Amino acid sequence: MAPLDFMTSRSVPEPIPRITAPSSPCSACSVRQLTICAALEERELAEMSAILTHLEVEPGDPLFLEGEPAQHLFNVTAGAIKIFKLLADGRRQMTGFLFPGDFLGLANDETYAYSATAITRTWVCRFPRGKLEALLKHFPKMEQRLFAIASHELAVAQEQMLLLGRKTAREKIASFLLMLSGRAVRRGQLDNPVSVPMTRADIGDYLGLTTETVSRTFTQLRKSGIVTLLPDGKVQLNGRERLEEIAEGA
Amino acid sequence: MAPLDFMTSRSVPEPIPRITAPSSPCSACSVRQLTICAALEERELAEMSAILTHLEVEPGDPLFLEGEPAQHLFNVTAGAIKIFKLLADGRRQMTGFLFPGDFLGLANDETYAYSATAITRTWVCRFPRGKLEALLKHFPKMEQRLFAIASHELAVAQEQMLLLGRKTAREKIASFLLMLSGRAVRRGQLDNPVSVPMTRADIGDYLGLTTETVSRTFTQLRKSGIVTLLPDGKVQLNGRERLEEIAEGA
DNA sequence: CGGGAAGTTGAAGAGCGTCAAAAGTAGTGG
DNA sequence: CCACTACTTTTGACGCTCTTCAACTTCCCG
Repeated sequence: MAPLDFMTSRSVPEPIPRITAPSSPCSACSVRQLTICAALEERELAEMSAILTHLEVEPGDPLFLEGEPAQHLFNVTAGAIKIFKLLADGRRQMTGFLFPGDFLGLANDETYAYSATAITRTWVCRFPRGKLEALLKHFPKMEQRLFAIASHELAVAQEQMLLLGRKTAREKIASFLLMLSGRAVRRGQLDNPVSVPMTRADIGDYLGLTTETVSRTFTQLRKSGIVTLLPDGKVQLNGRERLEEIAEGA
Repeated sequence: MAPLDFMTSRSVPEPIPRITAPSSPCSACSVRQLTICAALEERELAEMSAILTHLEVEPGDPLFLEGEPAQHLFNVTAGAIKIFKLLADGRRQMTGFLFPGDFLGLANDETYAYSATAITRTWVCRFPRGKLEALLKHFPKMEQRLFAIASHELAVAQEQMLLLGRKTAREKIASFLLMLSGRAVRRGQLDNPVSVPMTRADIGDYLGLTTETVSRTFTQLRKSGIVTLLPDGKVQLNGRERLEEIAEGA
């Protein structure tokens, strides 16, 4: 299967076709191996698919907002989602970008601690929290997988703290591009050129910078020949090593 | 039991006395309710105590370093630990301060993703990774507790990203003091004045600031009457509401 | 006491933010 | 098909917050 591009708002992807055949629609899910369903068997997949709803979300539409009762959990199957927190005066911090296979909606508390909205047209599986928790009790493998995901997210979050607290604008952009590239590979897409479906403003809110600084830094990297800005929000990395050196502050 | 101060390097706490009596030493653990052992019964506590080692760590000594094989997990019983990541040129980002009841050592990978060293004299329980994982298989409650802890850490990390990416120095310090105060309460200590056992340099590395800016900002808050700097690394909060307003960017 | 680390304060400068304007791009409807 | 609008991106000029570098003070612990 040719790697589709689920990341740009220009080339909108078709929803992943779901076979309503023998076992369960989840059997045909192209991102299953990436997410919490990876460890499940046919019978278990059927139980999962019994409690989920497929949703299509338009660019800009919210999946949920910070402070709302946390009633659902989600799995992204196609598209791109941004999650963020706000300060009283509207300052925004993106805490993550989510792509096919990514999982979201965890909450300690009974309410979401952050907001989630679609960047491009996006498809998700939605699980009622209570029902998923009930299933988890019977599927210890899935619980372990969820824990592994949370652990991984924690490591990613710590890396992001290093970036936000200690890296320069140039280092932040370099790290960001390498992150996108690495995640594209894990989804079976091309590592280069990398798709950058979000706006400069979104990138700024993710890296703790302004739109203008993001733009200037891209220009600077382009003029140094380190990246080439392609149409359709794609960026070609000219020498991954150079970017890695910049990203690590070498 | 009088709330001891486990947080300053000046007044070093005694290790929590452990009763080597009937059931297990863990029965007498004063931080048990705060950590992964909270959900365990007597029999299970005994199994836990069979695989753990008590360690005393001197100020500045490492528990483990970034990149080392992740062989152990830890529970802080007394003292204070800092965890951090480094860039190639020595820039440092604290990703957390850990106090009694806190748990550390999770790793995706086979190696630690961050370093951990003691701030004050500290006591920890150390669990061999493999043995703890084996126990987890039999104690689903503890696994759930671990997942809850990881989820909570994730929420804290997102809050910290908001701080690092979008808050001013003044807002960062205000948030930091409130965070320390809130955590002291959860450990059964006084919320005010709050103990600040770490150096200005450590605080700076946690908040993405320099030592000098931390110092200047404390001075500024003191001159505004918002805090009073007491001896022994204690800070009195004069009006929590004012600090909260500052912290939220109001 | 005395020496070394930690903390404070000052002056100068850099990096990034703010404000403003122009250029590029996408979507809409006549 | 093209004009019209709204949004995004880029670029410039300027300013401010925080950093850097340095000196001095305070606080410990031997």
